[in-house]
Amino acid sequence: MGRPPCCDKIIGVKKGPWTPEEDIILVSYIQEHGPGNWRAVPTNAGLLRCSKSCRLRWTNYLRPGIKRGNFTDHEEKMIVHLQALLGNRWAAIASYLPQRTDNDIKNYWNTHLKKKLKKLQGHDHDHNQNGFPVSKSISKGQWERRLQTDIHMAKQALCEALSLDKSSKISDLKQPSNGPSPCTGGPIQSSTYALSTENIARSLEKWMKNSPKSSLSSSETTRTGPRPSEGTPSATATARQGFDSGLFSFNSSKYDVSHESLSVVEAENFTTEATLFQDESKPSLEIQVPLTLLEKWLFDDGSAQGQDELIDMSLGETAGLF
DNA sequence: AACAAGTCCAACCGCGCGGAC
DNA sequence: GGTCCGCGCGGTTGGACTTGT
Repeated sequence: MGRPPCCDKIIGVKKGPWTPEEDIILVSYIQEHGPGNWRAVPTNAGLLRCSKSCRLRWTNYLRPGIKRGNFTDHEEKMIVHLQALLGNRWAAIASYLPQRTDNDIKNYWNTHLKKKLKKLQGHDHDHNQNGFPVSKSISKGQWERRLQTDIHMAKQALCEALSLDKSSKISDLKQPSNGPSPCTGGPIQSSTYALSTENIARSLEKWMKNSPKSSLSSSETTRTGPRPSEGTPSATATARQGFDSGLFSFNSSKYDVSHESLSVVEAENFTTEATLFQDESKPSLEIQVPLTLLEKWLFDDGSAQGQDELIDMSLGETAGLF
């Protein structure tokens, strides 16, 4: 049996920006069946998209718990440090910033941080004012660091294979408080379904802005207010109304996605749709677990330690592996 | 106001990995 | 052991938006 054609060769597969309708269909489907088995998602959900596109849309945009908007100084520092440590392994970096997607981090790096570091490199040959290592040293030790990371990951995989008990301890130690396991590399399913509605609302807002005469006709049923350009309540709010009163039984507008994270109390307010996702979720964002050396170092805003120290630390961990 | 250049980001593309058979 | 297949990752692109002239 031959390999089926890649999705991009299948006739009838839609490409380009997702419409709010498609978003809703996808979220509804995943709400019901959970993420995974992406191959079956487009056909089962009735979407004219390839499985890859569905997965990407979900992981990069619709997945609950995604924080959007400007990166904080702290996040920025973490990205720079982690990039120095891990190289362009955005998924690994994203695991330390669970509210950000690898795509977001990658984009932010390429559009902001790369330039910033380059600029700073001109001023300081060793470290910039924030203590960021300069890219010169990044490229120099990149392979070594990558190797260290690989060893580290291999160690974890081995530990898991050898002893469940031990692995859980390692996971507790090594994992960020709410990040995915580096062993599994799975996406973060933290937070709640509520945030998906925020994401769709954003999508709808953008969609309405971009294509006022577009195929929204079918979603007119959910849109109860005038367009944002008409100087009335934002499409986000409008969309929320639709979601709140229709598909989704809770008031998502209560939850401000601009916040660093949702509090436990807020999380408890979510209804069945939310808990559906929480079941498959990693622990709440607010749950704190002991930080590793790396994490402590990363979270230390005043940290201006050099990269060599980080490598030493990493090597130290590696040395104790076997 | 009009145009050009720069910026941003969602989405696409191709590759590699690992499990299933 | 080889092949198929699903999935995840990193790099890249295209188009909308913003800023500068």
